[in-house]
Formats: sequence, structure tokens, C-alpha cells
Amino acid sequence: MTSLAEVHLNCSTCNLKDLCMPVGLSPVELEQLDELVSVRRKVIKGEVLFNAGDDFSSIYAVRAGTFKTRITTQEGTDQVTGFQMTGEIIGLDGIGNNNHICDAVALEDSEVCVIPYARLDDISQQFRSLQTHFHRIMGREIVKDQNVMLLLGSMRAEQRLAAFLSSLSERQRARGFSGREMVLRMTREEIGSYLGLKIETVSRTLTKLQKDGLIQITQRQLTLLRLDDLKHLATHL
Amino acid sequence: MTSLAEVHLNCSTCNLKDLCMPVGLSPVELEQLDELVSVRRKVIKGEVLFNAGDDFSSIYAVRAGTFKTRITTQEGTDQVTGFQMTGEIIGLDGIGNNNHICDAVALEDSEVCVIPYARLDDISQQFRSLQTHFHRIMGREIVKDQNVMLLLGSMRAEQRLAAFLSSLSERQRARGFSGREMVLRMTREEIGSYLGLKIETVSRTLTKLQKDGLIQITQRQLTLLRLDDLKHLATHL
DNA sequence: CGTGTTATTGAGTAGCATCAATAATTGTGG
DNA sequence: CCACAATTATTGATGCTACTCAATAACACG
Repeated sequence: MTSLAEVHLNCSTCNLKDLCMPVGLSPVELEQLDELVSVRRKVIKGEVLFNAGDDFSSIYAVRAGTFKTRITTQEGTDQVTGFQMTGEIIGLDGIGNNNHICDAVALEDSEVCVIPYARLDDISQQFRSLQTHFHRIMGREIVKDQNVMLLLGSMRAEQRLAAFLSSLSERQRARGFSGREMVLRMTREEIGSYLGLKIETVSRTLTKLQKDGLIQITQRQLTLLRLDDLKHLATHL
Repeated sequence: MTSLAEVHLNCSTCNLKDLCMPVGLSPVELEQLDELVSVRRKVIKGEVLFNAGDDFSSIYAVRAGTFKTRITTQEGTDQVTGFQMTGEIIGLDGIGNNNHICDAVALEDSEVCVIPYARLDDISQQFRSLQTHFHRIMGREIVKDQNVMLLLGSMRAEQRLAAFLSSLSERQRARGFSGREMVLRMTREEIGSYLGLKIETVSRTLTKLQKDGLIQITQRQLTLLRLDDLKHLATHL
């Protein structure tokens, strides 16, 4: 099922260390993290990193590529609960009940660093700053989810898309890109599923944003022409 | 502003210990928890436990009463992000960035146990099972939020209310009540804000559920007449 | 007992969904 | 590498859900 090309490496020399798990850790702590994160795993496009119901054993840091997480309802319909880019953590949903509640799927050929949860617990037991750090990562996940609740509960289609595109832009910028031009790794349907909209509405709304001169979009190739206006739209009605 | 009637007490003798923070802890660990949770605080109806922007110092276990948490947008509109009953934890939103992102407001005269976060970190550093336990509590918060995302992203008004009422019922049952009859502590507007609906829609939908014989509701007094059908409605289209 | 808050109900409407047809793109097997 | 199938995206016409506006009623509080 899943390809298991696993490679041993470490965090302290990783070029993502300013974005990812190691953020803000001292050299000594980094050394501990290196011991913890010793395995990488490739996940090719469309492949699943874990499924809902799987036993929870590890969390994952996206080393390269993009993922989506999705929850499937009892009816079989499913909803995207998030998109994860390099440096972001996947799998925290499993901690609550020792098994995953969502699937994680690669949107392009990707690679993750595997962080065995039991060992993370061990080591953060010994190094308090690592513990604090991990708590913060979980806390940010909670904040992020609550912001999505806000979006889904009270924004209109145009606002939702403006907020979504702004968020993508900011995350790209944090990764050293311009944040002005980017390639969408997800389909319109996946965007819609995440934003609580149908694919036709996503398509129409993107067209409208383009007509209004806020963005330029051709297939997956996106340019944010007036980012300020886009952000304003997302927050001010 | 806030009344600070604080009382010293402990978890090991608390009648909520099967619902609350102590769930599943051994006597030894309970002893540690007692040391941690030594202060209670009363919050009268309408009063605020903490505000968005406040420095994060503690999390809180609801000892008695009911709270809501709400996020305020830049426009000044706000959205309810959760309702907390006895034994449930409030304030985890503060961990991510060391300050709260939501307000917590008492919906009736209430009381919380104050759990200083720094000391929680200290003690879970020493007692691994406490650390694991706390991680699980945070993990469940993430799961809960993602389920709300699902509700907001893909359910219709009737389903949302059915899911909401079912959830209230289950939580009441977990607290030793029948789960059939209960008093709503929140207004229709607060319910609507939580479910992403307007007050008129909440009112109309409750009336419809009553006409269909699923519930009986008079003001805040609610009886679930056919809980199975209600749950079925919440999950099966 | 009066005032402000909360809730209900009706009429009309806006926004998004649905249904449908077509186009563009991607992936696949020969 | 091309042809065909499957997937993804766009656009239009129509319908339905939930919102808005408005009036009234019921209740909570001082």
C-alpha cells in the first residue's frame, strides 16, 4: 500500500528547522530531537499516510510536498479538515483517543519525518522545553481549528475564499517565497470541501475575484494581484 | 470586574473526579493533582472568566455551572466556539501563543477550579502519566473542534440542531442525568452563533422538530421525545 | 410594573446548491 | 507518443435553504 522508502537523517541540519518542530529549540534540545526523528517516509501523490481508525503511533512533520486531511462521515461523504505544507505537523488528531479520526493524503509526491509519539513523550519528559514546545504546537492546532470554525460559521463564499487564499499566501511567504504567485496543489472540489462550499461556487467565486482584479488564476496557477484588498475582504464583511 | 471568592480544596475527594481532570489517574497521581489545583473561583452569570487577549496563566475546570467561549472578529461580530459544562476544561486556546484568543463567559452562576498552567507543566514533567493525560485532553479538544468543523461545513440547519441537542443529551447523561429532559442554559441566539445559524432559523427549526414530535420545547425547558430519531437525523442526511 | 431582552412567526429575498451541458486537462494503455 | 477515457473546471438555468426585515409576544430584571 504505502511506499516505505525510509531514510535516516536529523533535524539540526535540516533546512526546515526554522519552520518546523525545531523552532526555538536550543542546540542541546535539537540533539534530543535528532534522536527522536530518525525516519523519513515518502508518500507519493494520492497515497495515504494514515487512515481514520488507524492506531495512533506517530505524528509527522511534512518534509516536502503537501497533504490534505479529511474526515469521512457515516454517509460516506467526506470533508477536508486541513491542508498541510512543509514544516507543518500532521497526526495530532490521533492523540485524543489513540487512533486517528481522519485520513491524511498526499496531494503531490511528498515526504514526511516520522516522529514516534511514545518517544516524543519520553523525551519531553526529560527536557522541559521540549514539552512546552510540543504543548504549544498542539495549542496552535486548537487555535487554527477555531479560526476555521469562525470562517465556516459566519463568512460568505467570497470571504471564505479570500481568507483561504490569504492564508496560503502567508504560509508561502513564511517559506521564503513571494506569496504573490503560487501553484494550488488542491482541486476546486477539495477547496470547496474545506470551505464548506460546492465546487461550482468555488469556481464562480474565483472567476469573480479575477473579474474584480484581485487575483489572476489559470487552472492551478494563482497570482494574487491585490493581496491587501484580498485580506481586507476576508476580514471586513 | 470579576468576583474572586477563592476556596482551597482538592480533586481526590471531588465528586466530579470521574468526569474531570482526574479521570483515570492513580491515587499517587491524584495527590499531585491536589497540590496543583488548590484554588476555586466563582463566576456569576454574565461575568467573564477571561477575555481574548488576556495573558494565559491557567486553564480551568468547570466545577459547577455552564460557560460559553466566543471569538470576536475584527468587525465586532462574534461567534460562540463552545459550551462547557461541569468537568469540562476551558482555556486551552491560550497555550498556543500565551494569550487567550476567546472570551469565556458564565451562562449561569458558576464555579471553576483554577489550574495554573506553569505548575501543570512542572508536575507533568515529574509524572509521566499526568503528562500523557494532559496531552489526551488537548487531543480531545482538537477532535471536538474538527467535529464542529464538519457540522458547520456540511450539515443543514435541522441536522445541526439535531446534532447539538444530541450532544447536550449525551453530556447530561455522562453527568448522571437522564439526558431526556434538560434546561438549556444558552439563548437561541447563542445556539445560532455556535451552529452558524440566525436566531430566527434556530427558532423555526426547533418548532419544526417539535411539530415532528422529536422534541418538546417550552422556552429553555427541553424534552427529547425520540432521541434515537434525533441522532439518526444528525448523522443520516 | 414597566423596560429591555429573548423568542416566535410571517413575508420577501439573497446566496448558494442543484442539475446540466460543455470544455479543458490529466492520466493511461496501446 | 498519441488517442481515448477519466477527472477536473467552467458556465448557465433554476430551485431551495436560510437570511433579512418586521411585527408581536413572552419573559426576566430592577
